[in-house]
Amino acid sequence: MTMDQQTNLMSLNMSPFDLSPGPEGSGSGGGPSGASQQYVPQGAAYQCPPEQQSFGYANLDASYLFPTGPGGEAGAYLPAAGAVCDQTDTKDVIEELCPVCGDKVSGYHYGLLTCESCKGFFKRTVQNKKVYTCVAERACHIDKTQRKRCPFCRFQKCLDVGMKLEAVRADRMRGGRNKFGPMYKRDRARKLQMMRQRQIAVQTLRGSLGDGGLVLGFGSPYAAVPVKQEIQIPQVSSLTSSPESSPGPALLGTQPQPPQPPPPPAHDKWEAHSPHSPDAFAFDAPTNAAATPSSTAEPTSTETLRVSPMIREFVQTIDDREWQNSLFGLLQSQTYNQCEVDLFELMCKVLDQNLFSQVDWARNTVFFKYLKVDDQMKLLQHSWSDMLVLDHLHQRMHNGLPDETTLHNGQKFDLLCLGLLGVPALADHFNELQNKLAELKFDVPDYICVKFLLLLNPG
DNA sequence: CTTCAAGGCCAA
DNA sequence: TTGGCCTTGAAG
Repeated sequence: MTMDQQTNLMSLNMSPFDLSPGPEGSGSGGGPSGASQQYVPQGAAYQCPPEQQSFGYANLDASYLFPTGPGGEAGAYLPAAGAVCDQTDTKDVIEELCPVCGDKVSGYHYGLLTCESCKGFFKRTVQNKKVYTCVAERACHIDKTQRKRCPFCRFQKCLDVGMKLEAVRADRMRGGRNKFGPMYKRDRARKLQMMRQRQIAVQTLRGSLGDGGLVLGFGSPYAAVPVKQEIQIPQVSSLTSSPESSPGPALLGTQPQPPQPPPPPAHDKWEAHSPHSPDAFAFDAPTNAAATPSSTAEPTSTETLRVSPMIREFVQTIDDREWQNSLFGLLQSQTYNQCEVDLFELMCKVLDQNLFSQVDWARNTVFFKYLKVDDQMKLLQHSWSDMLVLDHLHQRMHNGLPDETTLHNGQKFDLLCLGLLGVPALADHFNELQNKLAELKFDVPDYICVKFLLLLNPG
């Protein structure tokens, strides 16, 4: 990326940050559980005019941004009565891309969100017990334009991503619901919660950057891309859209939580885990770095001896595996079935997600979580960028994160530039800083302490 | 009553 | 055969 691009990035102030109310800005009462449409208008243009790209942030108040309802099912995530809820909340949840062909999702079908065409294809195949053959290597690329070419590979992919044979009824009975209903509901609630947390992150950004400039977020340069596409919820543990995927971090942000038990140690190698191609993201991390696995979440016994219990508690708030999964989950989901993606856009999305995670982390950490929402916002607005850079530095130093990785589609993704928040010119400073920190034996407890200092520093 | 994920229909 | 739209009907 060039500095020009960076300038563009900084100067773009896109409409999602408009304060114009959303289509249901007056609060129709159509909460997330009630306003969904089964069919999106077929003629709907992918690219919305700017004035329609608003997410209706004007509607977000503190209670909406920081829901504190009782835990449990979907209701726990819904705004309290009287809270205004933008319609996009519900609709966006299903406006992802079909995991089979990348077409527009029309709803939950046979276990996960898919498009209408793959739904029909799956149904016909199972109902009619069709047997296909592949004339090639049984590895045909399936996307919206080529999905008709090889039904064998298409059906295989349907199964791979998690479409469920048992959801096709043997008796062909129409209507009603099946056993997957509650699963869909949970998945929807989880995605809503993810979206909400992303909105918090965006709100934070908006506050920190003011109206004049915007670096990342939904209003980033990829606003040229359909806005709904942004709502591709990263699947952390499983890269399919199956609601049966691991519960994900969705619940983490709903309310303050007690310290989590230390997560398992991070991987020795930087790689994403995909059911389709487990090694697709294997990083060529330097072996010396990889040989010192990140034990960030769990200090070694030596460390345990010298760090205070409080710092140990701090260390437990970070989860490098989650950071890694989150990063590569997004890279995977955004490049799956794509011949070539806009790397700049992709970087914006990753940073967007990192910011979201940052807010999520902060809101669940000791001290911070007891602050007033206003104060939380101010602190986050003040510190988010420093913390993102620090996190990246930590990943490089303690987990062997390389400067570059090869994406699923073969493109190279510049992780160093990512760590510099899109300003590659600072690479030298970054490396210099890392060297100095290494000289100082900057370790994981040091990292987490600095992170807390950054977060809690009102100045 | 509304919702929405099943199956069905039929033009392309 | 495909895929967009329609009908159905149990769940809530």
